[in-house]
Amino acid sequence: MSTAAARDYPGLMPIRSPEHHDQRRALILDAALQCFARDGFQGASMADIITTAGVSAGSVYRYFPSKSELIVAAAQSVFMPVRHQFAHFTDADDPVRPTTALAHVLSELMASASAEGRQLAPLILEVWAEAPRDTALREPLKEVYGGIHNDILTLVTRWRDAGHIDANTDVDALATALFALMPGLLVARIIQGRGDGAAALLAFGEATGL
Amino acid sequence: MSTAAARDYPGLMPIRSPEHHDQRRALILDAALQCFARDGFQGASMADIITTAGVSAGSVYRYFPSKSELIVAAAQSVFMPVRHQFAHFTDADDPVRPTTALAHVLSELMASASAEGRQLAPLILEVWAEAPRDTALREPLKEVYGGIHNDILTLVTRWRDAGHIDANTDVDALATALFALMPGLLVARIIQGRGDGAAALLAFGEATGL
Amino acid sequence: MSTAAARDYPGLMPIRSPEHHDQRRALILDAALQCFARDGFQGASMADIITTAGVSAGSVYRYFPSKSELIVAAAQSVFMPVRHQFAHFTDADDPVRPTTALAHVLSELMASASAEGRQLAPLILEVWAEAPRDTALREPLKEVYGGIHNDILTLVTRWRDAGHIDANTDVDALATALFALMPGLLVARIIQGRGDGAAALLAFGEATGL
Amino acid sequence: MSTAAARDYPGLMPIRSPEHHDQRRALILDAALQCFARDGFQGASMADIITTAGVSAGSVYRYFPSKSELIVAAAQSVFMPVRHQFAHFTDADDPVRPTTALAHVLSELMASASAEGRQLAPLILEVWAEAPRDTALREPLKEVYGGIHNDILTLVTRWRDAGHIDANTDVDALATALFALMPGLLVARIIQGRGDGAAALLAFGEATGL
DNA sequence: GATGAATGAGGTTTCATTCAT
DNA sequence: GATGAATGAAACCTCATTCAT
Repeated sequence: MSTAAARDYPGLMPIRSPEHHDQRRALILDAALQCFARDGFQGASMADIITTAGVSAGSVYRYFPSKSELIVAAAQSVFMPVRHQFAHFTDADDPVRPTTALAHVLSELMASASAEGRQLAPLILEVWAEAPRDTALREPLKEVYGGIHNDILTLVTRWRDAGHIDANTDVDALATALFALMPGLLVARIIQGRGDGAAALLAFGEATGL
Repeated sequence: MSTAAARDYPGLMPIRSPEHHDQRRALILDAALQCFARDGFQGASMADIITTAGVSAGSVYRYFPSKSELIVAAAQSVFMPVRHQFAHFTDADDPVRPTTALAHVLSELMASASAEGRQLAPLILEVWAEAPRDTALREPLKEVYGGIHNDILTLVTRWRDAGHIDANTDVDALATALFALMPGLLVARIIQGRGDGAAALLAFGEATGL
Repeated sequence: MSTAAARDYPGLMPIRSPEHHDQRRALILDAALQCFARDGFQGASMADIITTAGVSAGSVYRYFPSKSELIVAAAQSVFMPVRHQFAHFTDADDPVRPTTALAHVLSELMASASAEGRQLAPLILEVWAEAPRDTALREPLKEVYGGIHNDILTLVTRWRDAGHIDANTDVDALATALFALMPGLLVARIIQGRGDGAAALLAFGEATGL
Repeated sequence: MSTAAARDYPGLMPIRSPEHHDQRRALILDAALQCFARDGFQGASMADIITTAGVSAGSVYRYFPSKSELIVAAAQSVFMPVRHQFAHFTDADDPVRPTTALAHVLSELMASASAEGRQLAPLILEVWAEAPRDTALREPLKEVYGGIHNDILTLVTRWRDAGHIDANTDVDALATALFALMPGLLVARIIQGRGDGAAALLAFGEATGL
């Protein structure tokens, strides 16, 4: 079989090159992301993914030894980028209004999840649902979320130190709550169709001084 | 067959009474809740549920015509009670500090999800993940969440009218953000093991005046 | 439950009387005939029959010890009457034109199979299909068909003795062929929708002198 | 697994060749024919067929997407060949005695149905019984039977035009009756064990001039 | 006699995975 | 490296039958 998806990767490069390997892996992972987002980790069958990728069953298993590992790879490609979105704000030295930072990150994430006609946002819900059952998902996810919490904590601490909020504030609890806004607004968007979480974040920042 | 689970419902009730019917349905639904919470909607097999309930396959299908409908019933029994938790606060006339109300509701939910040795909290993650694919889940969920949003909006409006926050505040955005805290804190607890969301809520209320 | 079907048999008579027993049995058998004709012996479920009859599962099993016996009873009620249709012609002493007799019988059968809005004709196809596998069906059916063959043989012999056909004719082969016309025309009617087998029979008699 | 049945098809053929595909399909269809003939379309389980064919469940579903389609394929392989048997006689220009043609066709069909130790004749009874419920069976069957009717009509018309029967004969009714003889004689053979339908046909031809 | 809740074996079909080509 | 035919365990669900009420 030779589908449109496969033809997008025309094999112009030697079949043994690392580039070819990476391209093929990306092709399969991309197909998996689409299928998982549409049907869930359990609901998507390997056959779906194989067909979507336009490759053979054997190929998929050459790049990913099992469905579980494909799930892990797909999940990581969803939640790993989130962390990098915060680097921009914590690397800078100027204190940034935390809600503004969160609003930017949220917008970026929403945009990239909907890029190229794909609807990957529901995938994060899949990841949350699967994580409690799957250590290979839970541990890296926990680590990433721990890192994000620290990033937000840094933002809040700087904001406090800059004098925008009371010096006695429990910054850790505040970071926890601010972090919680992001999954919460994602749920609101996906389940309720409540449009722009970023707008709510900004209004919220106005009202609370955060 | 007569398993331990079945013996917990000793059949003291005539087999034709409505009470017997309700008991049996509850027995099966309870088994389903446990299995779904542990293995996910797709991951739990009907055989698991049947064994856990200690009944026959035929019995399950007498009370629930398909796995889909069992999923819907299980999901509803998870998210329907949430709504009622807010009644206590919106029925009262005195203005209540919104974060306090949320903290109470969150505590209640966490407690009831962990009652009797069961760990049902992850089920809500399943519901979120499944809802985008399943209209029978999405529609009632959306309605319940819409109702909760209104409840929170009522709390926030009263709080504003009582003069605790600025009169020009965008209360709808505030309600959206406050609502978002609850799913977010649930995720933080389940994924990160971050203990008490209620504590963060209260600290957050202190810091923001909400 | 109390369906329309059940209400047609209002139980005005004592519940232990033989009439009550026969009525109840007939009610169930009638429901079975409809279900079998529509869905086949294997395709119709006992639940279908129970619902159609408007009685309980236990009742059906009081009157028919198993589905097999219900099938046998239904089959017999289909093919037993055929035999009696021939009595009219073989009892009479005058020679009858065989094709005329067959046409009359065929018309009667078609009419009774379609009486009261029921379409029972396909049931005979079920009986043929099931007979090779079910001795309880095959033996009585074989006997009835043997009897009919003899009836037709009698008709043909009288017709020959009356001088309408050649004296040296192989009457047994002729009887076999004439008998064959009836299942054949039934098949033509049910499968091809070819209307009136009786008309073809009469035209055929005209052409062949039979 | 490697059963006797599987070893009869020794896989000398590359596993990817069209011949291999056809062989495998034929192996499965052949097993299905045996099981359906023995137990009926509903009575034969997929497990029976799988075991008889000596393949895995998955293999059957690679070649036939469902039991229904396997039934259709089995049915067609039973009634499609009948049509071709008539070509020999209608292609020739010489008028043929219709009963002789029918006798030849009947003999051929009986012989091929009993070839290689298989008893497939009862399958046609299954097809008749199933056709009223299954459009995928009824429509092609109706078409084939319509074609056969036309073939017989051609034979009869030629026979009339050759002066062997009266010029005013209703040839369509005659064709209907002659066609009916074939299903009828098949029923007589299967149900009553009445041996050679061909002999009855020939004697019948002698007696009637057809 | 009548009821219908309960049973559990067995039905059809899917699916992750392997391995000869 | 790539392919896709084959596997068989396990999934969901049905159904004839029983028996306490």
